[in-house]
Amino acid sequence: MATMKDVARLAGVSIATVSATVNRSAFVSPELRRRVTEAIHELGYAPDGVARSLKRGRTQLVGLIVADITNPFFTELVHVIEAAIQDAGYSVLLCDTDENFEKERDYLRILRTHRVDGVILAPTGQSGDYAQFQSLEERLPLVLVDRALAELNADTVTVDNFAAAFEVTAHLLDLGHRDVATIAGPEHLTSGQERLRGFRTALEQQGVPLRENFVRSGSFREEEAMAAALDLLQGPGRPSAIFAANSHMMIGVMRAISQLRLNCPKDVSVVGIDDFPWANAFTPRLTVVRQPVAEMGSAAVKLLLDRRGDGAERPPVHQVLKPTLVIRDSCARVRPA
Amino acid sequence: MATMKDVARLAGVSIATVSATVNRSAFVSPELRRRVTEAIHELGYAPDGVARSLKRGRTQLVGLIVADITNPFFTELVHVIEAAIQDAGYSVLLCDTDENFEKERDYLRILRTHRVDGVILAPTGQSGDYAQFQSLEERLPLVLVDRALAELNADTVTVDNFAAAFEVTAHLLDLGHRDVATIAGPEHLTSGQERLRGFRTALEQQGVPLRENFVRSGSFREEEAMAAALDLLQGPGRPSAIFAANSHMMIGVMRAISQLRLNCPKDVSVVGIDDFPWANAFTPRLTVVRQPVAEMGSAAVKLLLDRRGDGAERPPVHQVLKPTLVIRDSCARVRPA
DNA sequence: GCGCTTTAGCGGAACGTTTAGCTAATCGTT
DNA sequence: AACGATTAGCTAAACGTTCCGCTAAAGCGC
Repeated sequence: MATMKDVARLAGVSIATVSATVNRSAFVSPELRRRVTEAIHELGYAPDGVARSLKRGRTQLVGLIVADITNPFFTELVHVIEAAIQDAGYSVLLCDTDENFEKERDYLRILRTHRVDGVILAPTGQSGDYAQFQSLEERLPLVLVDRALAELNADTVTVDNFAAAFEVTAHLLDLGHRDVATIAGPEHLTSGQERLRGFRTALEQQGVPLRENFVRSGSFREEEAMAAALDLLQGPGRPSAIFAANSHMMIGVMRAISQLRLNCPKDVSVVGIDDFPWANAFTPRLTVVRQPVAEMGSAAVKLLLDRRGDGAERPPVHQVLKPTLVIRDSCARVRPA
Repeated sequence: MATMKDVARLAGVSIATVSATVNRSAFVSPELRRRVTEAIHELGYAPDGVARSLKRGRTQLVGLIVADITNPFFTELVHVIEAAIQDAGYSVLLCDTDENFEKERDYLRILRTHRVDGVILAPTGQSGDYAQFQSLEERLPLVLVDRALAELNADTVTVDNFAAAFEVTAHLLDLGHRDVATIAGPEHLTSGQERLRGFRTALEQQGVPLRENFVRSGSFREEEAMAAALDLLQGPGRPSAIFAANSHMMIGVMRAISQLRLNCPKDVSVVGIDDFPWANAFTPRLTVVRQPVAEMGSAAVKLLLDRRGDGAERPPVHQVLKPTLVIRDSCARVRPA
């Protein structure tokens, strides 16, 4: 592979002049510029990003760590972030942790070794797990998306999970539902906690009692949610509505309903958090709370890039975006008993 | 950030010894090893991958270029490939081309600049577009997935698209359908061509005539497929079954059906290519041909890694995997007229 | 005690850039 | 004509590793 030295020799100039030509970093006379570009084409020269990174001290690489790219929320997030990063002249090193904290730690180490210029992280670990990263995060611009972590004072971009759960639960109550169950997310994640809190608060505000066995806690995964829904729906006094804390779990609930040959929304209403591209393709079209994924992605990228140069030392910013309720066909009005 | 020099100074050894310790590339006495590892911990030293890459001539980076990560087939593919690459000690540079050939070309240039050790590419361009890459591909291990390109003699991993379309069409015919339509993929992609050919051949073999206006060509995108399905279903002599050439398009068809207040499978049967996680969550559960995504991913990674060192000069391998028909509820038997 | 081999550990030259100096040539001013 | 000011383009020193080849000490047989 041709190097600057080869180009310089062929063009009869010094490598400094080649560098100046390639980077437009200094004036080069038209004549030399012509000879250099000619030589570049002749040799098929392309600058070596590795050497350049070593010298410049930055790699134009950004690490993107997500919990599970198979989750449509993250798929979309990766999609928009990749595009934005690319636009800004960086590239994305993708890391999928499979909701596994060990992996996440390994990835952070690897990203550090690759000397990425920044990291966008959708953390999967618990609060407390991250104490060890505090020193790391001082040097490495870090933006947390989707889930916040108190102990890292990094920039964060989240949605108002409390509001999301509150709104969707209120919708259920408005329709007359009183026997409302939830399949909640993991308690160690702020997103899981907030959604459960929003659910509880909505019920309290309306004075609707909550049977404790109507709160099932899950793992944001489909299988467990399906099992929980099966149990819920076959148990005594089954709920008239179920609130699933994310889209995977919502799918699990729908499968349980289908397996029991029940009808949604006639027999049971279902709501969930996270819209996804197929939510309105089937019957019933699903009522959900949509997170503003595109905004989250561009906000995260903007915050990250903002840490370059001067902005490096500003205090961390915590951006909280508003979700929106999307009413479709998976909830029915309850006729008063 | 601490460097080897700092570690060496603190441990009272040369940087060569630090290197030998870190890489286990030469014998280091227990005493020195202890002092070195101690210094490493004390300073929080982590090797600089950039400098290492420059010296070693390889980056442990693999470029992964997909047409559209939002397509569940590619989502899954990215998921399995990322895991396999990671396992092998490499990292993934993700590139999403949005089915845009210009972008794809840019990405290839960027990946080249980053000196990736190899590229896995799901190409979106037409045959002929890639002539310019022939020189590139000589030096850069390249594996094509999903879609083959005649002019690049790179390794390829594809599924038997002809068989997939043939099988699923035959299934429709077995159920008694005679008015069968297809919404085909782009003709410039081998996957699009082969699927259409399989569809046609199945009809021919059974002597079922095909009305030419029952062949709509699309772009592998949902909106256009929906428009085509709307037109197909509202036109005179509507088909009793529709074959969609990928999952996006299948969704488009389902939305059209839902919008027209028709019932699937009672009014119209639907089949598609590509299974996806939600295909069996709703009513009707969708009958599809499943591509062996996991096998495709691991095959691609294996082929790529195989090009390292000695295998560099072996002739290209073309691996063709078999799809499997997954029968669910979106197809009904047609009662004889 | 002398040569011989063995080997732990070190010095230093790369790898391909960027960039801070520097040189020498050109130019304007007096 | 002599002087400084300006500037196009060059030289060379980094950046942080890896690894070849060397030194010098140790081990060994005689």
